[in-house]
Amino acid sequence: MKERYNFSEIEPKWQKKWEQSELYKVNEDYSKEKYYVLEMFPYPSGNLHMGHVRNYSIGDVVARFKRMQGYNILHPMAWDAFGLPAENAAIKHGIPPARWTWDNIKNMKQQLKMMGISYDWDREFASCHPSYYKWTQWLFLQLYHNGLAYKKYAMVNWCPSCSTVLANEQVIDDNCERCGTEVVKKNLEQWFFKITSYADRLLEDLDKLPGWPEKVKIMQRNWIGRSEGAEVVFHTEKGHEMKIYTTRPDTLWGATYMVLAPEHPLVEKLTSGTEMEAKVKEFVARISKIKAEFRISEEAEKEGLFTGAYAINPVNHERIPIWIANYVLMDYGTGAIMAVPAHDQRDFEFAKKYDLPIRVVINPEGENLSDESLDMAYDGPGYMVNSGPFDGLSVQEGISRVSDYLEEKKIGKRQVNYRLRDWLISRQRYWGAPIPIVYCDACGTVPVPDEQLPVFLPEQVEFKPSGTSPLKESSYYQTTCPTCGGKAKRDTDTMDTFVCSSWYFLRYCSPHSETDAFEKDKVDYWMNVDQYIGGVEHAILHLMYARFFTKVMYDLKLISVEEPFQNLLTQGMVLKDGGKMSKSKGNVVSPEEIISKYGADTARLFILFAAPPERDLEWSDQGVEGCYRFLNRVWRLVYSYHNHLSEVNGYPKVENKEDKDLNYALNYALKRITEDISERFNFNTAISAIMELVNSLHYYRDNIDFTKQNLPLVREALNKLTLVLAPFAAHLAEELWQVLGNKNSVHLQPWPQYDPAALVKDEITIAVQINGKVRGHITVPMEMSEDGVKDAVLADERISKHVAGKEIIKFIYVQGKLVNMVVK
RNA sequence: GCCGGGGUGGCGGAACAGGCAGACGCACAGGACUUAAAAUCCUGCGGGACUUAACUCUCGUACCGGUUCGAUUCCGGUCCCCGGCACCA
Repeated sequence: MKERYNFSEIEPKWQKKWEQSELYKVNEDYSKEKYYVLEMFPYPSGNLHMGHVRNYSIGDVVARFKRMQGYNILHPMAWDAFGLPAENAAIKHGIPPARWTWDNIKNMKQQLKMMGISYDWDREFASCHPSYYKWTQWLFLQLYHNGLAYKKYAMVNWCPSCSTVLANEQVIDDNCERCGTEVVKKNLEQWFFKITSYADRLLEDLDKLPGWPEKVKIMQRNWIGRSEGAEVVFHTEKGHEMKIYTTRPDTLWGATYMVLAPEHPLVEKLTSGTEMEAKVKEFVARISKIKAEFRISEEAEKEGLFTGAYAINPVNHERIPIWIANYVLMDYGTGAIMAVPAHDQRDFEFAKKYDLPIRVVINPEGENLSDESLDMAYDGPGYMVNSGPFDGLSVQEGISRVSDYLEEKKIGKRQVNYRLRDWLISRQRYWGAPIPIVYCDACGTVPVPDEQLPVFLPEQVEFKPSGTSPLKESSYYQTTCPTCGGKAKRDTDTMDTFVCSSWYFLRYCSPHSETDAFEKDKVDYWMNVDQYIGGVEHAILHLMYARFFTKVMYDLKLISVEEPFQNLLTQGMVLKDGGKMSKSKGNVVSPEEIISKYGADTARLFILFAAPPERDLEWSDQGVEGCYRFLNRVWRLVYSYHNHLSEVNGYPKVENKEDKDLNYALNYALKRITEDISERFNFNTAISAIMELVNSLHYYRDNIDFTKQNLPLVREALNKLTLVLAPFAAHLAEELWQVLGNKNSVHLQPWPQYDPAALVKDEITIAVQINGKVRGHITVPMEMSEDGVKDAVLADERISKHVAGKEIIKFIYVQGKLVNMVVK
């Protein structure tokens, strides 16, 4: 029977037709306003999961909706194809990473096509292809030439058994993810990107992104961790310079001891040859070993050791002891602090434990704290005391005046510090973009010239771990110097995959360019991304790196935008039985299975209907059934009419009450659907509004004598229903659009407007409250005045009985909505 | 510990600028159709009280308090759940 909703027939049919007619192919069209919708491109792990389905369903609704609103839509898809899983698979199954990756891409692309997303597939690329990573390398060199890429020694995680470096994510409880061996720290020379020199702009420009969730902006702000303070130069008794950083220069007079980080270079200078040397060495060795572990233990006990040395406080020339302690970190500030136990809780705890003096230098308004009776540090506002010439100043004023004083006396200066570190991009890994650098004995570090790019990643290598980098073994390693032609060696590291994903959104603008990473006129047309959609797990790293790259490229005049993503939507996770879907839990629902059982339209509709996009979504098989039933209901509704509509012509006249109600339902739905999609991205409520419209149409069909039905109105309603359904159930809407006798694709139609006149009712129902409790309803003419409403309310027997014998103190009328009478 | 987000029926969720709590869907129950089942259609569906019944009353948006004619919504406090950061000087 033709009238059955046969998704397995219509979905592939339309996918093929759309592809043949190049429906979603786009080019720059300066006559139209552009709109760039982007979903975070996937890692080709092998199979689509529900998180992908959710991500792309959201993006597709936005793309289709905006397309119908007349925008020129860029909606592309590509592959974030370098990365560890390919190498792990290679090691485990003996498949070359390239083949594994390309097979996965093929498979996932086929699954994606089953979903019927409106991608312009002509713009597809993969970051592991030389035509892409050539430009990743080129961008590396751009940073290098502009002083933003540099090399320095850094600690990395090293597995002695696998003889390889591990990413932080591969270290589980201090052990190697693969073999369980305890991981050690190793000092290796690594490439860094100087993201810290963009710290201020990355922070400030967050204010220019009203379309980003506050949550993400806060996470980025915390990650950047800007703090304002002062650097103060102390000297040790023996004359070594000892710089410290503090945010509270106003408490300098309260410093009763100093603390160095155990790794601080001064530690050895101060203690070597003294009686403390052995103890200090033992302490430092122990702390650096514990360091990684103590994150796991809940509260790390503060531990320290006196070095035997003393420093002189430059503001009051006091002689104070220098300690080393686990709670001071080498990589923040200067790796050394002055300790003010009266006004810093950490210093306070430490001072209590080791019986160090505590001196109050800030008093809260109207109070006098005493050194002895303090039971915790006071870090609130107040006034300076025991601080020589600065006594009496407020904290705020003190910070400023003491900073001036430090600068005047040349014993310190104002200083801004960041938590943000430079970005370590070297990976001692095979499956990544090779770092385009050559080391020559004669010329030193030599960047590979642009015309010699790409530096190809060799495919014939032994990728099984053998103690050396796969790239070191091959003929790749030995090369000639681009400058002098002499013997040289390549850098054998590859780049962090986050580098590849920091510029991919630009590549979509001119994906096939062989002469440029991206063509400027095209980027100028399309950028920036109007709507970016992806998981909140990328809130910090990916989004920060992409912003950093964008700013660098802006400064290099390669692009004209300073921020890549205008609006950001962070979608919630897809859960099952209250937990994240995972193989180990055995609660994975495969998109492929759902699509083959119910069709892509049902799968997508459900995932959009079950929860608002930002929130986590609980998977429900029964909920999917419900959406499937709904689409069947729509199908039957259209088929029950379509034979009667072929002869129907003309604009609908709406006269009787039933028609007015249906017309109201139609236009009310159009209004809500439009607002829910465009203003709030609340697809769940948009879909419920569509359901209500379908319910109204069913009611009209089943409760009104067929001969009296207004078929032009029905046709109008069915056409508009199909149009609003198009972004959500793309295939079904297309099929029904044709069934209703329309030409051209439903996806090329303009989005239907609602008619405000249809929403004006003759009569309205008003809730009537007495003392705030609803006691009844009255129906009055739309235009009725407040006095008229009052009369009508009091004339209503059921309401007036509550008022009988009482005095009306107050009469409140909320236009068209509600009446509240206060009676006594 | 700090910073975010959130607690509404059996469940997912609605209530958009303080105005009828529970839209829409799921589940469940009853009914219609059917030889039967499925599908479909109709009705009901927060708790309690009262009534033959329509009705009506009452409690109810984590908890306690406040502002207001009126609070899921605003303010103060408490508890719980989720996410991020975690000795950042």
